[in-house]
Amino acid sequence: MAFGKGCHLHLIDGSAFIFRAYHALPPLTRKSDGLPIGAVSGFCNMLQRYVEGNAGGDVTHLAVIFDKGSHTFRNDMYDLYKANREEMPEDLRPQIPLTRRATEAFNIACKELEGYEADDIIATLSVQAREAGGQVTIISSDKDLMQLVGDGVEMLDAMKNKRIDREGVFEKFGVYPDRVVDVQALAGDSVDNVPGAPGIGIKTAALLINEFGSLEELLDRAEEIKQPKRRETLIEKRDQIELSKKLVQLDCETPLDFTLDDLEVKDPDPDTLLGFLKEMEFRTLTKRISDALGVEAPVIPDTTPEGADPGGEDAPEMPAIDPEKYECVSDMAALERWIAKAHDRGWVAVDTETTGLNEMTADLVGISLCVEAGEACYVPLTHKTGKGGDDDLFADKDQDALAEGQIPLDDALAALKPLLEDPSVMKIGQNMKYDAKIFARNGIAIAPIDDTMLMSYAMNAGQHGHGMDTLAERYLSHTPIPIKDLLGSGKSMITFDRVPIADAVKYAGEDADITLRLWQLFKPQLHRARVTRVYESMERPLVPVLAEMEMAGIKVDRNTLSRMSSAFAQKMAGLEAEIHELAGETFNVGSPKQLGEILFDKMSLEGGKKGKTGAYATGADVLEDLATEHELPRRVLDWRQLSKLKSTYTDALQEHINKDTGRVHTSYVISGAATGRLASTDPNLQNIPVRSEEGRRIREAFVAETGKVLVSLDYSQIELRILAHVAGIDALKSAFRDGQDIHAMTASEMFNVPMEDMTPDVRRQAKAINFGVIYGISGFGLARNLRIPRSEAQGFIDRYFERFPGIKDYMDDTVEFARKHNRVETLFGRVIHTPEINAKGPRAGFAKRAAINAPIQGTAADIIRRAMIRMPDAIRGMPAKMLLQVHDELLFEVEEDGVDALIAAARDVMEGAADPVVKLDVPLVVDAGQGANWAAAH
DNA sequence: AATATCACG
DNA sequence: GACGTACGTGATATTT
Repeated sequence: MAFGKGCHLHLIDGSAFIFRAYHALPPLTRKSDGLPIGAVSGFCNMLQRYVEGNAGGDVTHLAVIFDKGSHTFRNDMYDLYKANREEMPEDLRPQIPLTRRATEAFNIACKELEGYEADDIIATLSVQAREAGGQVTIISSDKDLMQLVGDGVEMLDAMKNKRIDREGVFEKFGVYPDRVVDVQALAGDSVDNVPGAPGIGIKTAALLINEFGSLEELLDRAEEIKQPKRRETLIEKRDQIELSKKLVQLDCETPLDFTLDDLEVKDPDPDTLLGFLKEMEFRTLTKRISDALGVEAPVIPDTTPEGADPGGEDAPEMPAIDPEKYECVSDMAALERWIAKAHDRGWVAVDTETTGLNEMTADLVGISLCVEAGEACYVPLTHKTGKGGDDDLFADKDQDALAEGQIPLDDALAALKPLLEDPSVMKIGQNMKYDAKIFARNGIAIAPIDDTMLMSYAMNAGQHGHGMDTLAERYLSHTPIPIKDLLGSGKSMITFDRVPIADAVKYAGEDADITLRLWQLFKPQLHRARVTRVYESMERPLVPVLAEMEMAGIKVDRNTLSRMSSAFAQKMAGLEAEIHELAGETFNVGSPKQLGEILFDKMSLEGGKKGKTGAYATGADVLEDLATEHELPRRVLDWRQLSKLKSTYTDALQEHINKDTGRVHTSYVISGAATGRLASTDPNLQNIPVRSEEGRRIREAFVAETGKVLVSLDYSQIELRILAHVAGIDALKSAFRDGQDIHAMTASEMFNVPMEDMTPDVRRQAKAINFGVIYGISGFGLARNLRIPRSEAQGFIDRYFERFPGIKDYMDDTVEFARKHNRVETLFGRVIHTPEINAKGPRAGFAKRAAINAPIQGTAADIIRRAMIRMPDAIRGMPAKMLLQVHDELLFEVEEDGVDALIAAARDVMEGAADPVVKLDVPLVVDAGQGANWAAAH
């Protein structure tokens, strides 16, 4: 039936239904896996009640309209539109797509449009229906929709079952629907952050509009208004008011890809509807709808795991882990069977076995898969015969021959590629970054992925490690086969390709089996721990980004390093001779034990303190103090600096230059630091020297390829900015907003020194205090850092707290929160556990400071993670690569003529990285530098 | 395997 | 009243 006269269109405001359902119901979860479904349940009930209530009525056309995405054309007009809207609750987010599916299951048209609000679609449809001579009922109580009422269009507040017509609108706004937008434009709306005219509410607005007839008339004749305040506001804020009108005016011409005819009411298909309800495990509703449809209700199995522990920890019932049962896949037919199984199931746990731990050099040896707990297989690919090793007396060419019973590598990969890249099959792994890189080097872009290591990290950071052995032990009460049993250790260690296939099957199959079990266990727990969003938006998406950075690597110039190394060696030899001369004997300068004995026993210098091991402390701070008494300590300090630079940097770094790429490829540990920071290993490129002049020169060896430059972008004072925000310190906030020198400003506040008269030394002290605050300040610590008496340091701290009282409150509140919940959180919801917070003794102090620091350091870590995740899209098409992350810095390699564009794009992403989840009260500022090498770029 | 030291943010 | 104290990492060399 074509839509026309006599037709009646009902439009349901989907978001209103969802939010009402969400707030009306307790947080229900699906029994089998803990997925939150309270809102979905309420939504379905409301739909069902609506359908029942209209059975036999005059509704001919029906649709549920949803919002899509958070960015609409209104944000392009006014970026603060809906900016103060609260974040969607963690447990509601995953339910949104389910409400779409519910609507479809009811066989009701389900419509949304990118870039537009549901209200605009409703407006467009209402106008179309009215023009076609039909009637419209909008099921919503949203006042923004009231402008549409009249001429056959009315609203229905489903909750109060109250119809709203022209008179109803007049009651609410004091004007009829055609002037509602004028009133809204003046009154503004704090919920949507529409500014309006300050000081004018609905009452006054209606009065004015009724007097002048329309907003335009009012603004043109604003001079005539008698009240001076009101008159001035209207004249001064004219632009703002006109903008507000544009914001509240619904778009009646949204480009829809369907027509009214597509919205005709249809009966639900019982199988589809009941299938969905069964999947959601809604027992009562399933029964009710089955009765209504006159069909038998499907049975919903009670999936509560038997023997689950009473705390509600749901370990799904699983067969015992038995490595003897895993299958060895040695022909294509068997492999195809496993691939089909994975496709059927929609997920598969994957693990790769390789010849080493370095993803850039290790070769693929085999792949294990697991689809069901207890059912795993191993696909050996490049296992060799014999034991390997150069000094094998019986070594001959057979040593490198492939073992029997393996599918050719290329054939297996070709067969697996479609599965591993299939967007509808979830690939589950433990530390997927490793496997993703191995696959990437074999031409496979594995996606989508889940990672049990990262799930554990999102839920349990600070509690325990997240390696497979730890997790298996802790959550499955199972000790996996140690890799040592297969490879041995030390000198006689073999590589995995030399492991007999039969042994490899057990080990590799077990890894995949354990991974799948952990995944099934963790998945529902993520929701309960309220970290689904942290996991999905700040952990998981980082995997491909880091994989790409690590594979890109950074060019390091070997010659520069070896020249420096020789120079260091020479200087060290000279210093060593002098030290021995001064000591009167030769000894190992690198041995703190021997040095301590020389200094404090032989030379009897003052200040020798023995640690708990009975050895003298000879740290830099100790030697620094001794340096005033004697020449030797200074020499040792110099020697140590050179020794450090030589061994850790100029020498070790050369070993890390990849033979094939000529570049250094670090590896980032995502779950290494409890606060959310990354850790860089093999080699650590996050601690390349920069503070000392000598050390900084190491960075000259990190170079750009010919024709390219290195670009460094770093956040300026990010942790202090976050502190200003979370502790709500107005003085700091406005200083950051005004772009002031924050340490100088702190000094000025504390010591009552005008900014003009600031001395570097006073500023330095204030800087130390600012950092101290971030670390959980103590008089002792500050005293040591500034080398001033403790009492004086304590005085500084007291004055600081007095001057910025919010800081003390923040610290106390944070510790209080940690004591109560055994955890703290970042602004983005990352959870960091603080298990020691209620401990006694010195550990309590540690835990307290860590708890104060964690939300600040963690929030900064979250921000740069978000920037990194958005970066690939932002710089797509540019001749640029992101290479390194150093906590608050990102390093890129860019073709010379693309530098400016890269800096602009990357800076934009970094400075806006908190949006839209967190609205910071302080701006984020990013400084940029560029050059042929890292020293020049920084 | 643990400890001391020192490189970074 | 005494004790021990800045937060977060990783690599290296020495010593156990």
